[in-house]
Amino acid sequence: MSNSNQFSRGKLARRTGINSETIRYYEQTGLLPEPPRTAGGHRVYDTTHLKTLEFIKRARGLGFSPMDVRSFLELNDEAVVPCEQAKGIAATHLEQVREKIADLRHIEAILGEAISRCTAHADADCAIIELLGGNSPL
Amino acid sequence: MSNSNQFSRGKLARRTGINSETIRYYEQTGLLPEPPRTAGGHRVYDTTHLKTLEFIKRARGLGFSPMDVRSFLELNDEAVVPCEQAKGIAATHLEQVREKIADLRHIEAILGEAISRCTAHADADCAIIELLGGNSPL
DNA sequence: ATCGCACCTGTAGCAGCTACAGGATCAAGG
DNA sequence: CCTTGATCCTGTAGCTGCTACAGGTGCGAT
Repeated sequence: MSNSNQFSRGKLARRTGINSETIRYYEQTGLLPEPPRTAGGHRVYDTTHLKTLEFIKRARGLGFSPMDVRSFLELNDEAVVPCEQAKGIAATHLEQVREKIADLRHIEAILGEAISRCTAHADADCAIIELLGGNSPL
Repeated sequence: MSNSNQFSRGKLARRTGINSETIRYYEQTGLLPEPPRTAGGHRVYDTTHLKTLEFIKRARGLGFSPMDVRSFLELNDEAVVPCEQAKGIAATHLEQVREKIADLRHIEAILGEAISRCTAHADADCAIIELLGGNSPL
């Protein structure tokens, strides 16, 4: 591995902060293209793989599914970037993110209320247990 | 099953909206106590199980982990309900819910911005692909 | 008694990784 | 050049929280 633009799986892992087993997994599931190998069978990655892996990491970090990520990567490979498709995927995901936020805010409100009741009436039955038991109007 | 307060797994499933296989799974993992059986080996549930299962459902619906749920159930079984412990579990979970909300709001902001840029400059490179490629200040 | 649905068990599958075991290879030091 | 120890290779099993079979019995209604 003389060339500084070529690296082993471990180095790629360290450079990206992605578990080296996960890199193998991404290859297996078609997210990361199969790299060339040394005579002995070791994978040899280059900066292209590095970029792709960072792309995957950012997309996953934003909550895109591996399937979405694959779509993005395919779009990215095309000569003319089809912005419309990318936008569609992102918009759908944004919608789901917003739904999730709404769900969590609802949960937050209920939990917050139950906890504060617990605090307020320390002598009474536990508001949290009552909530879970269905004896609460929350 | 003459007594109307006794029911089969399927009936319990229908009554609670919980998959009948999941009921078996909850028993296996110690969330739901093992019910008595008929001579032929069929499980016979009663209203206690129904209540417990509804308790589990509500707790899971609020995002509590099965481990948390087990703790709650144990607390609930004690003579004096230890409100403090329940409150602790709930507060920890609430904290996590809030963190999750914060994460998602961050994602929401980034996605929203990228999508709107895509819309604004349809001719330029795709803002979403650029974002994922790391060429974006977002 | 019979019929068909519901139940029984154990096991495999899903996502999305992560972590082995057992063996080969690589790179650096002597 | 040769050894050493880290890293790599493969395939497979584990994780969470269910869900879904397959193949075989029991149950309740008729």
